[in-house]
Amino acid sequence: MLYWVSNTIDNSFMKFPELATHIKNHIKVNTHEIEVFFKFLTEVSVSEKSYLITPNTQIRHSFFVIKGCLKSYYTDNKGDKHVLQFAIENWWISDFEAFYQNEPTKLTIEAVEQSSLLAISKENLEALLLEAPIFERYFRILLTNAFIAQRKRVLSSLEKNTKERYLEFCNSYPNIENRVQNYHIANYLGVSAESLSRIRGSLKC
Amino acid sequence: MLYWVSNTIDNSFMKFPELATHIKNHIKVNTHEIEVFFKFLTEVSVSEKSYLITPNTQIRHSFFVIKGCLKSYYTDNKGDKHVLQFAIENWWISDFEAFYQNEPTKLTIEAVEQSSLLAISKENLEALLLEAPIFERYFRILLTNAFIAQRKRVLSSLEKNTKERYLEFCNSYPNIENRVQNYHIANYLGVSAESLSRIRGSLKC
DNA sequence: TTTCTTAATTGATATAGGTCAACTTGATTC
DNA sequence: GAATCAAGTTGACCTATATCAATTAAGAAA
Repeated sequence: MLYWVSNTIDNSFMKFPELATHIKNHIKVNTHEIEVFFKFLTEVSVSEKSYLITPNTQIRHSFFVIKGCLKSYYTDNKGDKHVLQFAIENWWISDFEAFYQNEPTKLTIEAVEQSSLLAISKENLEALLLEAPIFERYFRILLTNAFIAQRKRVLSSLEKNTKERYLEFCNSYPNIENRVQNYHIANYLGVSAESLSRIRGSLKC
Repeated sequence: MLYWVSNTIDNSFMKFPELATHIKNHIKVNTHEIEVFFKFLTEVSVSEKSYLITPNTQIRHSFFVIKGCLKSYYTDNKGDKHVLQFAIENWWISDFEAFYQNEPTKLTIEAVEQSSLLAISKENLEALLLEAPIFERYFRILLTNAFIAQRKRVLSSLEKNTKERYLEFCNSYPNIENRVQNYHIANYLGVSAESLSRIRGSLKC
């Protein structure tokens, strides 16, 4: 199930200190600016295995994870799934290509656990940036970090073997081995579930 | 050889219409703002096979290519090189991780052809963004595009085989097969030069 | 508890691509 | 021109990982 809680005036940042803290960790803002930000947010709740975004739709939101765990993946025409991102507490997740470039979605975003999120629509993001341009900086910094993380992933896929990449993965998503299933991780690493299972076996010895 | 031309008052945007055009293609700016931008730039010229950036240094610039072709790559401890990016006319190139996060460089940036560039230092970028915050938006848009391009590369490495990735590469860097050497492309795709050679052979038939 | 379902493991075999070595081609220098 | 050097190609063989099938384990439902 997927619940969208409509905007209300009690959509205050006091209710969701996680995002306010996240913002303050990245830029200098005052309380008023944070309030402006929250004006543009919607609260969302999803149960395990339900979808936030499905392919070929026009729903274009970006989501901040208050609690829970999600993954975004691409399903190719053979039906194979390729995980682009996991998101746990304090991560943003979206189909960024669709979100930023007004295209139909290509990804699926699925809740791995029951999750609570804050959503911002593309239109609201644009309105926010007009009203409080300080957040241009916030999103630029997030994007920079995401870009660099992605570079590391590209480099890692060029340089390292599967075992090294698995260990690196476990490091960058702490404790995630216990939250998502094996074959999700295999889909993220680009190997078969069987291969990953053998690698995990070899690590236990 | 590497030449840094020091800042002069004739460092005008009239001299380098390429970058001014690039900026105008992404954001609405007036002539004065463009002039401010150019105040912070330095002209750089490099001959073929010379280095703009080498690993483990503190030189932190970002470069806009006026003319020429360059590549950035990581050299691992086995000495293998892994190409992260090629840059041709109107592309920005840097060791973005070092640039944005004030770390020592990890990459090498090497000119594949004699090249003319405009450089902006990290300090100057910060000064520019203070003086003309409109460019927050410019760099955010560039970063967004680079981020999305990188996602596609990750997805491509998960989904496609080498032949498909080679064809995709040729599409995204038009005509580059004739500008850079085969083994550079192999380093970009993460395959051996021999494998790429066989793939090219199979495509001719 | 038993049954049903999904995920994880293990084994056998196939294949893409790696590695190493030899050879060819093309460009540069003498 | 010959000699030299770097890049590209080709062949033989090897290895990591895919694929397919069978089995086991773990959770959920009855």
